Amino acid sequence: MKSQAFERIYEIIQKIPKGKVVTYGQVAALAGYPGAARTVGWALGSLTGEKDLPWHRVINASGKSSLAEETQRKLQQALLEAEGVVFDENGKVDLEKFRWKGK
DNA sequence: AACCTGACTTCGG
DNA sequence: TCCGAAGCCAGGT
Repeated sequence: MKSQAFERIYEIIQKIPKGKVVTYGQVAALAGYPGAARTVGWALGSLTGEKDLPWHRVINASGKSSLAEETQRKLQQALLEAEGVVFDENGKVDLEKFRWKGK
């Protein structure tokens, strides 16, 4: 593997329990790279789909999706709703309830 | 080795 | 409360 940071990040994301979400900064911290939130998003952007990672459980600090394409955002929201995560009228997730503390 | 980029975060107006 | 700018870390070129 070329980058350990990615492996760590992927490992953390795979541990996110169903029905829970986590912010990029949270993943970075759990992976051992506090403050490297952007790196996490970048790592996810590099995903090819072969990893089978629950990327949809990773959102930004606002509790919303940072995806550029609306189709992708809708997909993410749909996947989370299917797991029990609730979105408010603004399309935001209640981090107080669904944020995974990690462990 | 230096510079650029990015699915972020936070502070300020 | 909402929008814009600066700061962050790691990887890629």
